[in-house]
Amino acid sequence: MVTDTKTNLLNSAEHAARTRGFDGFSYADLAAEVKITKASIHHHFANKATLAVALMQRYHTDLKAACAEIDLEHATGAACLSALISRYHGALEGGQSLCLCVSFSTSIESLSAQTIAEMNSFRSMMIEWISQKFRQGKEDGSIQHVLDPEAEAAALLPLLEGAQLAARVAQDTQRFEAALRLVSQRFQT
Amino acid sequence: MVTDTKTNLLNSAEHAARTRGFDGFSYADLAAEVKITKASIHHHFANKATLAVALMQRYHTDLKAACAEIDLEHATGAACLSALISRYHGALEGGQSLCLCVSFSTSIESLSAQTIAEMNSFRSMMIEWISQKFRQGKEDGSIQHVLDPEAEAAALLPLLEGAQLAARVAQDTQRFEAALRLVSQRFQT
DNA sequence: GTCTATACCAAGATAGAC
DNA sequence: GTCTATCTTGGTATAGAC
Repeated sequence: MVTDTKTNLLNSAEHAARTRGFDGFSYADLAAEVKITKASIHHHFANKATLAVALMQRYHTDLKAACAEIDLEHATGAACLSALISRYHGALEGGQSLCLCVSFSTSIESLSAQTIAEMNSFRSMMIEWISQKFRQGKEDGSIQHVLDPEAEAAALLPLLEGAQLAARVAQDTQRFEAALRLVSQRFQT
Repeated sequence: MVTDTKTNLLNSAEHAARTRGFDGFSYADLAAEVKITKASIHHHFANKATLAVALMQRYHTDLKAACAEIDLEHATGAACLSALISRYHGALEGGQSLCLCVSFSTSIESLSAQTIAEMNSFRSMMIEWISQKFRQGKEDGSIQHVLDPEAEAAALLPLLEGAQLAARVAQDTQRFEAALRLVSQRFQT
């Protein structure tokens, strides 16, 4: 399958941002990887702010689709949340990479208001989906001790993100697993 | 009290790193704030890598001292952990700032091996202290449902860090509080 | 210990040809 | 849609005077 240049640029930029942060990659990096010149990138993304917005929008769409797919493939609340945890685990790529929203978070001052709005929109979507899964798990009995699904969701998303940071610093994905162990143990398989 | 230039530089750099990330501040920023020239900074810190190491070492020392002070001022495991959570909450500065280790984590590729080693050393120290507090809270009955103090600590530090990211993106410290609510509810006051 | 001056490079971005 | 060429700014870092 042939991928168009714009998609190649988004792929390259997402990988760069997730491994080096928003302030840690440049048009020159993308140009080298996609094999066009810096000037040509500006044809697709007029400036870095535009690129950042496009990255977050695509990321939001991708994750929403991933959650919808998890819904279809798993029967219980616990199974769905386990699948989400697996996805965040996989996104580590062995400790080299972070989820896009985490990698953008420390560079907030370099980002446009629109990008920050997209980040918040993404987080709201995720929190809502996770809340619903805790409600489901409470009802179907697949998650133990669920008192407040909203409080659970407000904790789980930050825990996933923080666990990624822990694994990244230690260059060891077991840190991620260790951070998630407590909540995973409440899932009935 | 008069502060020497080197300390002023460290203070300025720490604030800059915590609000804009390691790749998001420059010697020019510090020079403007401390009111010396860029060239003079190199007298105190030969290069940015040296500065990063000094920042992490001081941060480690500061947090270790803060934990020791918490130990002295609070009787129970729950009270000590509540005090630590308060410190991380306060470090947000209303949603503008992160803890230094979090702000460095996304820029790992720009950091020297020595700086990364200092970050891991800091995290080990914190995990150990938190583990001990969960053990204490289990024994003195101040924390409910503690089965595995090590697993609790492996989760709490990432949760604190992830909760800071959540508050930073939303520009709302209530996200931090919401993320910590579940664990805080297990503390007997 | 701080300064001026400067070297060197990389960044984001633009103009205009093809 | 991609190129060459160029602009402007700002980054880290150094030399050498005071």
